[in-house]
Amino acid sequence: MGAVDLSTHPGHLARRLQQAHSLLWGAMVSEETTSPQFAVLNALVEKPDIDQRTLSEHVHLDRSTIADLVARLARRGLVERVRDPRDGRRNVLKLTDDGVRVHRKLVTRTARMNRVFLAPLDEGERETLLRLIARVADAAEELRA
Amino acid sequence: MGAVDLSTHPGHLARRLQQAHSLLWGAMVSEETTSPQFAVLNALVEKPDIDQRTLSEHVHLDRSTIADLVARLARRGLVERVRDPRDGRRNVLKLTDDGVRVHRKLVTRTARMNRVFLAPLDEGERETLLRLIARVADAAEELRA
DNA sequence: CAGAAATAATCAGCACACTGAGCATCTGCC
DNA sequence: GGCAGATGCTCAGTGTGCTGATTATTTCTG
Repeated sequence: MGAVDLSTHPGHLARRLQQAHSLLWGAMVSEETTSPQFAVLNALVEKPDIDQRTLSEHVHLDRSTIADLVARLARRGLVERVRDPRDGRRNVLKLTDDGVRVHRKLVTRTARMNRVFLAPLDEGERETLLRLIARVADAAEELRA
Repeated sequence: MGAVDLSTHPGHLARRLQQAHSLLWGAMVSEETTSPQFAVLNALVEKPDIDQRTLSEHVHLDRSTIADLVARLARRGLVERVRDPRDGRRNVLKLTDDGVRVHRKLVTRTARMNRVFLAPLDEGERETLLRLIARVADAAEELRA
């Protein structure tokens, strides 16, 4: 039984894709704010005053991971985390003015970065890639539930 | 400036894809041996007696990451790490019998898992997805060099 | 109203993945 | 032979991401 060709393994390719992306992100978007952090800021622009659990569903991240991540954003003053007076279990989250500013700046840069990242593909291929990944990811996340 | 639709962001999708994959991996392939670890075992089946740097190029992982990862595999007795007597800087890597056994077992299971993972796509779409990811990842890794 | 169940967050522990710094070793040039 | 640069590895530090256990709070039920 010999070795296998990893270039036909979606998991290995997904890891490489993610890795390559985060490297380019560091170079073209921000060294301080990571891509998952941007996802959180973006979710809070869309839906302010949600708790960490709701947030975690929105960005498809674990509750523990969200806690760490939000703590880092709060330390940097981009997010405000307040205990809900009506329900003492929940942390209500909100962007600060700084958080809004950072998000705004990164929106432009991520758009630029995505163009570079997907430059090897033509318009049709880009759409196909995004659609296929989403289908597989959606289905696998379903499996979990 | 409002929020952005993350489902059109390849980085976010890549992370979700990778996440979904590693979850399914834990359920269907192995809880002890992770997907990157399997990639390392597989590379050593193909090319024994290489050093960590060469290995890191093969599986597209950082030198530091490889060091950690190989240390874990060595601790579990799957890999042997010997200082090269001809070049005292290099660690020469080799699978143990246990390592070969584990690799063999996982080859079958990963094949099964990949079928489940890609089940939402038809045969043509599967090929397209893998090919497109590889093109983007290759190009981005080029950019780095 | 009291106890049980459900829910939200936190914490410890592990793996992956990077950067940047440092150390040992080897190679090439003088 | 000796020094400079290149090379391979390790280490410290940080961030992402998970599981499983614990804690606090709320809600449901008898």
